[in-house]
Amino acid sequence: MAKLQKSIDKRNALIKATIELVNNNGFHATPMSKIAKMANVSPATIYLYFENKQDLVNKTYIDVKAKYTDYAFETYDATMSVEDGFELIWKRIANFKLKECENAMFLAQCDNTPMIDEPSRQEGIKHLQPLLDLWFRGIEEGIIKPMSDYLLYAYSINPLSFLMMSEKRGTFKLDKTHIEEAYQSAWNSIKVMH
Amino acid sequence: MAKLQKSIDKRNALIKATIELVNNNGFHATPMSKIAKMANVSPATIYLYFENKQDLVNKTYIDVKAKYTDYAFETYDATMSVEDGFELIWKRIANFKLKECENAMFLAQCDNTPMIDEPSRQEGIKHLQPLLDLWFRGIEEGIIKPMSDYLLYAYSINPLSFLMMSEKRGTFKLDKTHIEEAYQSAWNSIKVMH
DNA sequence: TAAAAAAGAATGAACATTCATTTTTTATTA
DNA sequence: TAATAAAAAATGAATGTTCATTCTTTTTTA
Repeated sequence: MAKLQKSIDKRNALIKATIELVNNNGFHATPMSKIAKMANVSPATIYLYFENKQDLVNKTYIDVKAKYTDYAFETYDATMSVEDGFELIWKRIANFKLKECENAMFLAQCDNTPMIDEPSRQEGIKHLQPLLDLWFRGIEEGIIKPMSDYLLYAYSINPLSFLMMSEKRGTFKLDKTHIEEAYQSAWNSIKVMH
Repeated sequence: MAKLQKSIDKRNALIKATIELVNNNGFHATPMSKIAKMANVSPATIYLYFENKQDLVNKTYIDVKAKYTDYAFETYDATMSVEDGFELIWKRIANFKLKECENAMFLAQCDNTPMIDEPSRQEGIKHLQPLLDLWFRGIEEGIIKPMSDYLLYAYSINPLSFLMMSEKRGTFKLDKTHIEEAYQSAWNSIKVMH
């Protein structure tokens, strides 16, 4: 167990280093040697934990994606009303983007590149199911517009990535008021109008 | 003139090749030699048109961004009503994402990476002014929610990037009905509710 | 003391960029 | 207009570096 613990620490250090370096320099300017140095490990050691660079970045993606969804659904349970449930999850996600911004930035960077392979992408998407179930319930109850999950996600969740990146670039400050405005926009874009 | 024409053709070919290769393989897996080959040019020739690889990709970004905004505003004039103007611009942008998807994908990929340097990003953002002016007018008239441009963009325009990428991955089909739903969601997220 | 984990140095390939020539264009002269 | 020289553009082949990955040896663990 002590051994295993040590190994997990090392693996975590490697993943953390990957996130930080890829965030700051991009995948193309992140050599294995730098990752090793930042994780206080020999380059050769990386290959005891990961097959190669592609595998390292895929696994990092899956790891972070799991953290993201765990955080999003931690306080949610499926007995909540649709509106309450959505607000809860939405605000957890918003919080994640603000507090865990290293992780959130890494995910944003992965979203639109061929850096991550398709199987890993599929793997990462799985854990979103509770939100899709909530939407389905909302649609059945006539509260949420009967639209594709992709449209619902695009309008109610994805804008947070854009806002977080703008914040990171320093062009925009995402404070409490903005969060509330953003939540209203998100809800208005998917709720049924009366 | 014949000379100049030839040069512009070569430059365009290089930019086109860059877009295509970066879209398919990512910046990290796009060597200059491949760009040269695809543009039917010697690697050395690239350096007659661009300083280095970073410069090539920055210039490509600025080029595509200009095409994007030119397209978006081509049929717009500032005398239109706020609602009509917004719908027109929104639908032009949607159209660009569908028809010029090579260009649109490239921009999406650039959005969240350190691949593009900050000055080039600033340069690319300039041409969005007509939309910001329209929003300002809409806010003054009490039609559009008095929010930051970033929030307005995040909710009404940016979701199109997500939808386009989903379409490209083949997980989602963006047809006429979806476009109309998307437009309603976009408008509902930024308009003042009565 | 045997096995596992880790390390540092070595290897070989890939790549951005430059160099020395060649080809093409333009300008000049007869 | 034809011939030719000067300039510009383009090239393919080097160059030197960077980097992912592996090999051999050492250290740690059981």
